[in-house]
Amino acid sequence: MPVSDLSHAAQDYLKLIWNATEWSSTPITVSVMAERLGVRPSTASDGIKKLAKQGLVTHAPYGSIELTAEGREHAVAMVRRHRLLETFLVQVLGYGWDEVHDEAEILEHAVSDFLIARIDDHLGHPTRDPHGDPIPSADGKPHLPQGILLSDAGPESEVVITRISDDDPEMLRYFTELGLAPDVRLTVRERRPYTDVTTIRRQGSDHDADLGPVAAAAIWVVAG
Amino acid sequence: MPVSDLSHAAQDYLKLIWNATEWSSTPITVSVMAERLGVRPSTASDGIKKLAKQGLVTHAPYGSIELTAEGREHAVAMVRRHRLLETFLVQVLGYGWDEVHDEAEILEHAVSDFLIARIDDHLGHPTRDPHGDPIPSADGKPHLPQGILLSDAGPESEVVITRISDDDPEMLRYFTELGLAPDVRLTVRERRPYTDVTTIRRQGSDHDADLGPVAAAAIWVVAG
DNA sequence: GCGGAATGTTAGACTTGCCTAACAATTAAG
DNA sequence: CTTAATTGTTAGGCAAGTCTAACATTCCGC
Ligand SMILES: [Mn+2]
Ligand SMILES: [Mn+2]
Ligand SMILES: [Mn+2]
Ligand SMILES: [Mn+2]
Repeated sequence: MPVSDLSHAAQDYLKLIWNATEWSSTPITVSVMAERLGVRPSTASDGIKKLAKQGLVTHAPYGSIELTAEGREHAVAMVRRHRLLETFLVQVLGYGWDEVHDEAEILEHAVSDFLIARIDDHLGHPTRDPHGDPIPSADGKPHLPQGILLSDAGPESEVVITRISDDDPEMLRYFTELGLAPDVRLTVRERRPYTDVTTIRRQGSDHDADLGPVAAAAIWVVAG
Repeated sequence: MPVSDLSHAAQDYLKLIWNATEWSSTPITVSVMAERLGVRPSTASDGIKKLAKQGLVTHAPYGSIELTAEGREHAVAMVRRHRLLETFLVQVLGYGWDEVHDEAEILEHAVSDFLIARIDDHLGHPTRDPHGDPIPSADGKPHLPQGILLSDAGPESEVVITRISDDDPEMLRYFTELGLAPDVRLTVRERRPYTDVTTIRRQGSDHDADLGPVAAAAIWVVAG
């Protein structure tokens, strides 16, 4: 069964479960899902039960939520759609990287596999979206995200940004002002333990910038 | 209220009513609507009743179906979306003109006004879609379709194709083979009354082609 | 103008996705 | 270890959109 046969809701549920485990190993819970999806916990609980009945997730009452192989396939297909659409909107239609997430969140349910293939061709088979997230390939190949949170990077380390969470458009605009984006190189100058401020300097910049804990936890980096 | 606040169904109903009166003056009926929408007459009847309750159409039981000013506004907005999307898919993503209708039929409900504006900009504010249908402008200005059915054109007349119905992808592929498309100039050679065959010659072509009544009724032309 | 055919409407049911309210289970604090 | 807070589930309801079956109206041929 193709992913497009699932309801919009089911598509979003699966994608969310998958996303939750991409950059973090803490398992997803019903209440977190409800909050992310903007529905009540009872709704999310119900939805998960239905997915379990369809064999797309495993879940016993009060138990953990895990994708089955089939559920994961569909989830990856949705992630691919989402990220290709974001990339297309930025590269072809001149969207800002802070404007694409909500649009893609809707479009991902409406596009055909044919259209996704055309977009992929037109873009030359990109491997990362505007926020640095890896784009799964058409065959659903596992892709290997890497990097650690900037807030976990040691002081005086030289790092390259690999990924910035697209959860909060406001924050993305702030990062634009600071010149922070995927592939930007920076030096972690200092981490003040109690105030939890991370001081960084962008390569080529002549001054430091301070990031609060929320901002520093939205940026992933690799040593570089 | 923006058109995007209406349900998908309401959007399609309004668009269909508007489309039905664009190139023909015979009023739309419940059964025709049901057939075009792929639902049962009872469903269409119900849907129309709901639209009437919202003030988007006027309709008394067993009476005629007419758009109100507000309903027409929404309908035109949907037609604009549909035709801009078709144009975009052909010009930017290399779709064939026979492939765009079904895709646009879905996408039209998912795109934001912002995305439509971007597409319009990117295309340079096109005025006709790939089938020759006029694209309503952003302010919902009435646009003026013109032309008569090729099946109504007199023999030995020189005409230019203005529009080809996109209802049937199969027929569009046939027209592609014959080299028939909007803006193509042709001569009507003969109309055989009983068999209802229209013989045409494309300008620059060295042979005639015969069109059956269905094909000739899918093409609109103006004297040229 | 009548009567049957075609067309349109209503009634009742089902599905999906959402809600609130009440309840159950788990977890965390003391 | 016990209890209180948190988290998750169930029950019951609602709205939208679809269906089938039964019924009403209109149209058309004679
Ligand atoms: Mn979505
Ligand atoms: Mn992204
Ligand atoms: Mn079309
Ligand atoms: Mn549609």
